[in-house]
Amino acid sequence: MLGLLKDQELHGYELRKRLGDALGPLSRVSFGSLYPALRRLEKAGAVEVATGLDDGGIPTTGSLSGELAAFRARHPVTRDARGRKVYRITPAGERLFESLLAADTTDDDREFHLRLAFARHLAAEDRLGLLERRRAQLVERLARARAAMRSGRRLDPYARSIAEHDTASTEADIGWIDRLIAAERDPSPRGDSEQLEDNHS
Amino acid sequence: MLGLLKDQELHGYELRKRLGDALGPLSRVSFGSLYPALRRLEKAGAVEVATGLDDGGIPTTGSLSGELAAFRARHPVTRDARGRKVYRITPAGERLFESLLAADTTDDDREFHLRLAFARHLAAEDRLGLLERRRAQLVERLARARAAMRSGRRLDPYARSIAEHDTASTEADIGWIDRLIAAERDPSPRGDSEQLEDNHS
DNA sequence: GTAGACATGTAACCAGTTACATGATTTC
DNA sequence: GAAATCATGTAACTGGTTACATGTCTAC
Repeated sequence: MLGLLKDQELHGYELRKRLGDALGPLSRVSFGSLYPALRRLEKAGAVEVATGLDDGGIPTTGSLSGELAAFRARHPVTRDARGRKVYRITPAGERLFESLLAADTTDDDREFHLRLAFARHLAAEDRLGLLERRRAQLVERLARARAAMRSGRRLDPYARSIAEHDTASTEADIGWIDRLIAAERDPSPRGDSEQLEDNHS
Repeated sequence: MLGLLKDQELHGYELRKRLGDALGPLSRVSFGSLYPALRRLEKAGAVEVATGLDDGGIPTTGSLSGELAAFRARHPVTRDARGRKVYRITPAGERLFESLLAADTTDDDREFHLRLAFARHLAAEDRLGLLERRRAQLVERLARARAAMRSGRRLDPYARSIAEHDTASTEADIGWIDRLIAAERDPSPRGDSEQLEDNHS
């Protein structure tokens, strides 16, 4: 959520949709977890509601009665024209985001993908650390998968097939990570900035 | 748990270790969820404690006092010699296991792997259904991954790399499922039963 | 004007983890 | 005999989902 708000202000509903895309549509967060989470972040000072009073100076058309204007001064509008609460990340939120992103916990697949998706916000060294940690993790997984294949000689066909597939896909993953690490160490061997241009393929 | 107990009687601690291997060491269940789960299964009649009185006829060496013998008759030993509670699946548990295994919910990656790991216990048609459902799911995922790559032309390099890798690995997964489906439709084109013999490679 | 998507929020429930408490067996 | 591992269990906390409640905007 912080990563998405870092790019632009968003309201909860929209945030949920983008979260679904980012984490894979497998797990889109429910409203019952989304709104409380926003609330917690707000209470923690990591996000704030974009009041609109802060950036636009126009205090409505002046047709308000004095009492209503006073009410609004005490309770600034927290909704946009369509009744949505638009959130924006605060400086404290940015710091929180960075520390969460750079934290080197031994993370699972989901967490790694999430971190990598926001890798552009990481310092080069942290990015490399993330990739190296991931690589080590995959190497270990590969060793286990191979051990399972060897030790479990008389596995049933399905368990055997799973072990084979695990081995192959972990190998592919390691290759991918290796390419990312190589690209990290030797920036732009064609690609990247070039691909941002509109030359096809 | 039911699937593991179907093959052999196990005590909780051992069950947890095997569970860790089966689900991937990423997520080994905690004791706080393991023991209550066993309890629930026992209460539901799906598993029972292997009393030892049922299969071994030897009621200890006879050195028990009458009172202790009477106590044991009322409260049959629920622990093995080393104080472990060994569980065994019941007929009701077998039925429950089969219905859980055959249930065609749209399951996530973890659930699919779990079902496939026990696919030998499924009827041929249910097994095929599981594979077909999985294939459809992966095809949909591939379509989305490709759409993401096309639409998000100016993705940052990391998001782009993730999308590419997702595409490639989903393609590989589909190929794997296709091979499994083919093997299912045309049993033993060399392999399977042969591999159960001890001829190497 | 009404059906369907958009939008926010709460309360009850559920399931899992962490931390704690306890004790037996094995190994050095 | 001390340490590590095996082994079972409970209680408090956590965090998420489901279901509910409510209301607005858009398109037909």
